[in-house]
Amino acid sequence: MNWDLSGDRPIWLQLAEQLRLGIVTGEYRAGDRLPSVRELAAEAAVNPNTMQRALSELESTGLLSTQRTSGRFVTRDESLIREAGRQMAREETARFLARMEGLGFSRGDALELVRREAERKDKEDQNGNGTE
Amino acid sequence: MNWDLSGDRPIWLQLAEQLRLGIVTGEYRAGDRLPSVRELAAEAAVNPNTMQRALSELESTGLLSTQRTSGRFVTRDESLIREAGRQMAREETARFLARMEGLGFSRGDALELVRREAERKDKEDQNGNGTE
Amino acid sequence: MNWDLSGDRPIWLQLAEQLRLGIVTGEYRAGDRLPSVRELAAEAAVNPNTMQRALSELESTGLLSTQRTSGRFVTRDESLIREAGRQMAREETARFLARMEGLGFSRGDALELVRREAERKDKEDQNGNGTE
Amino acid sequence: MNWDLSGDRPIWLQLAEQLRLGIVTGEYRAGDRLPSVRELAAEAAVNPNTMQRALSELESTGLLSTQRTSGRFVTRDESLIREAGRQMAREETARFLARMEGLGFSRGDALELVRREAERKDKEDQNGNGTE
DNA sequence: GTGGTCTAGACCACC
DNA sequence: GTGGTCTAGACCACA
Repeated sequence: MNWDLSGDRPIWLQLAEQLRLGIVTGEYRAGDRLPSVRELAAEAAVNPNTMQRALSELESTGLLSTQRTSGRFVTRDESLIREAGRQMAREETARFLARMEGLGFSRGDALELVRREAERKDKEDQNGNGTE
Repeated sequence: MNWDLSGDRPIWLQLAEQLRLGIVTGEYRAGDRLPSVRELAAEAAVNPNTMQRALSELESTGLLSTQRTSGRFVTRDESLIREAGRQMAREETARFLARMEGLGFSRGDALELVRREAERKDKEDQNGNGTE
Repeated sequence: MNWDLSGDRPIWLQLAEQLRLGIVTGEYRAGDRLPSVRELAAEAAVNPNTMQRALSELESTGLLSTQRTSGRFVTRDESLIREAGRQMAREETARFLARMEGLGFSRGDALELVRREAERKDKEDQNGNGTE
Repeated sequence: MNWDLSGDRPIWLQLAEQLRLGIVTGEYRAGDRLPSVRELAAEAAVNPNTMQRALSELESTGLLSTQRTSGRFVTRDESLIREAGRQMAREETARFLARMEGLGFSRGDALELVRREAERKDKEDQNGNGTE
């Protein structure tokens, strides 16, 4: 995991999000055992308690489950993971629209920009590799 | 300004972006005088040299100009500011598409999600107050 | 509140239950402001963090809500409180049946015992005050 | 034995109850020799005098008897043990009704809840395994 | 003053 | 070793 923490929101929340991302993107796969709290905490350079809070958050959503003595595991319920992905996508989209609004672009403008950018990229993909 | 710095990219770049955002959103308006380097640096809790580099960056794009004795000013060329806004919007859009791709959504999926979310918000605005 | 803590289950859980009981029984009424975390913690002779965890638990169920600077409040949604009461009653009942089973009484036996005890009490209530 | 002591009632009383429970549930069987006072006291982490008082209490009811030189024994009179069980069940029932009353449920309500919960459990037993 | 967050460090039960 | 809990003490934002 690439732990990127900014000081503007609770660390445990950011950790929870990044773990969730890790699960959704398949870095941690359904049924996988996660590293121990202490390991994850060391990785992210935070206090184990803080990491534990993040993990508890994910447990409360069912994405993780814990086996007292052997560690924490990613849920085997792949539909739950997919739903989490959809949820993150919706959040990402809302955030995008909000930022565009902050830049003075209406939702219609934003939609149009996405359309154009998507088309541009599609074209880029057709011809070899457009930028490199 | 709310200076939010993360450790994963050069600080001066992040500062430059946030200043640019401040100009585009009108927090600093065309023709305004900016606070001194020292002030800005103190605000953002960074070294004045770092802030200096960020400001130089913006000068090189023409958004800022220095007047030897009286400080730095936002350009009076509003079309330049608008163009900067469009540029940021394009970047934001590209970043959005990239993140959605990371979540496993194609550009078409992303476009569809934006359309839906925009519609949802539009509806929300029609009825009472969306936040309640 | 009469804080009664036993060492056999997490303290925060017991605190949460007793707070919940306080709300359900009307000791803390709908819309009331709770004492501060620190006060409650002192009352119950536990660490403020532990009390906070208990309160967070109740917040997650909607029974409490928090107003950043002015304290925590019992929900105004009385139906939510009533539902919590029903839930506690169901739990209490299940626990009762389990204990009776532990004593070697079937669920039918238990039901019969409750019927008899209820009748006995009803009678007691009719004649002045049966025991005193 | 799992000694669970709460600070709200005399310790010796709680010990006596739990010993009585042990006898009624068959953990200590008719005719069995009990561990020594010192052992029991150590197990429960209480002062031997306190444990002594609890044992005396049970002796006064006839459930235990002391044999000067060889220790304390559970009575061989199984009907006495059964009667103790019935007595505990009655107490448990009264306590249950009192708690339900505290939650705002009449004795009739409580009876109905027990009936429903018992039915629910019966059904659960018919189908697969209730705990899943 | 309020709640919220974070850290450091300890102890526990489980296997 | 694992996760879970608890404490003590600090700092922050908000008003």
